[in-house]
Amino acid sequence: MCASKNHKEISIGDINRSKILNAAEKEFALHGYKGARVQQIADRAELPKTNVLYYFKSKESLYLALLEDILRLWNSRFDEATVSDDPAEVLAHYIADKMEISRCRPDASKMFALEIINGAPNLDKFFKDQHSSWMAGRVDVITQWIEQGKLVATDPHYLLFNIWATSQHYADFSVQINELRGKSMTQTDFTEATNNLVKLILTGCGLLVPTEFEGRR
Amino acid sequence: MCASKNHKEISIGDINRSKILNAAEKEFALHGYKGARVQQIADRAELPKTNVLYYFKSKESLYLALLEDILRLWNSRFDEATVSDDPAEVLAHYIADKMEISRCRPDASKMFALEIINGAPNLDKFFKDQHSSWMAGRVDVITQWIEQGKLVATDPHYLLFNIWATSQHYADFSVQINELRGKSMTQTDFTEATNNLVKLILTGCGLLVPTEFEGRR
DNA sequence: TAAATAGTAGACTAAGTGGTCAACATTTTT
DNA sequence: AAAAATGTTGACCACTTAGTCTACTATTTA
Repeated sequence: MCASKNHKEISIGDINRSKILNAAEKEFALHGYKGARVQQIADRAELPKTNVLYYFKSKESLYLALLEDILRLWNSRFDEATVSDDPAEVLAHYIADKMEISRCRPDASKMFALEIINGAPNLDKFFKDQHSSWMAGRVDVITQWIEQGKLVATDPHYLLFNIWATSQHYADFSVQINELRGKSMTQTDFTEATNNLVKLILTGCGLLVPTEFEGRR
Repeated sequence: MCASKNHKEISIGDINRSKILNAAEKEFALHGYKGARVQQIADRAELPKTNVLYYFKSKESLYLALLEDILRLWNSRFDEATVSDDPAEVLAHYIADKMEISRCRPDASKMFALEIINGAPNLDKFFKDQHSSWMAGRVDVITQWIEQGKLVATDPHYLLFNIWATSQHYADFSVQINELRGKSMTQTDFTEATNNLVKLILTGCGLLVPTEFEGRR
């Protein structure tokens, strides 16, 4: 009956598991599932390879554990939005949430991208149904916004694809972006890029940009 | 002196080389460089593995040959655009070109994406200098358009990133897109998506959509 | 403190891996 | 038709790979 016992005692196992997950995320984000090497993960985690296989019974189970973790990241306030909410507020924050993921968890974004490019062979179970019904719900809300004249008529699918594409691009293509900008993106740059993107998408939907997302230009 | 001799004679070698390149593009687009298997490429090309290594001396040289090929795809009319051109026309056609690549050469787009996500280890030679100076030139033209009041003030970098992100998304994330749409993108769908995207980007730049890209809505 | 549990680590294995080689077959050129 | 060039193929090799096994050490728990 010690359900909520405040045990701060972090075992050495917890630390190692976390070191391995971090190392694996980076490795999988670079090379995808097939290209990733367990030895490389072990090196990055500064543990012998045997140790990695002790905590995670196989490369696959490690990959799946990470993937499950990453999918939880996708949750946002937009999930519970309804017709009565303000589309400008909701969409702006959704875009900002996505940009924040690209800034803080670029490797998670890359791993997800690689999984999709690879044909999403490991996503079928959790993903397909759940995500499809999420999409249906969001499309529905957007459609109703349009019917209420809150939004310019536009295909809700393309709208969401555009949001994902642009925000994830900052994580997935960071190498190209940094190269072409001649410097890497600071937090300030991300704020600017977010405001820029919010403006683009919202303007394209005939919405006014909430003051909180107005740049200083 | 048979410089332009009209030799239609396609040797068996040419056919095989092409079969291998096609097969390899698909394999590399799925698994990236490290994850790709020479045997898999051979199977897909319906040739023994030894044969693949006969035409391309190594996995790496095959990969590089493909990459070089793909980079040529990136060329477009935008490359030669100048301040005196109409930004709406130029940008709309650039977006349409990019969308056309996503439709016709999705595997090329994916291979490029994987190379970037992987840290672009093979792009340094051709790419870095060439691409950076291309970027500088384009940023320059866009900046001048803005100065001439032809365009709303916006960061040219972000503008280009947004165009790339959204258009490439249709190739790189086609699996997700098809899943969520419940059907795969037809040519008509691509035309619609292109018009939609042109409208979004151009509206965001304060430009009028050229009639040729106006949807039928 | 004793026993059980959790963690560490080198040696090893079986199945790939990219790539070579040598012998052969086919096509092209002379 | 002979010679040369081009293409085909199975056997093979050195190396890497994910994963196991066994023996050990450290840490909890009773």
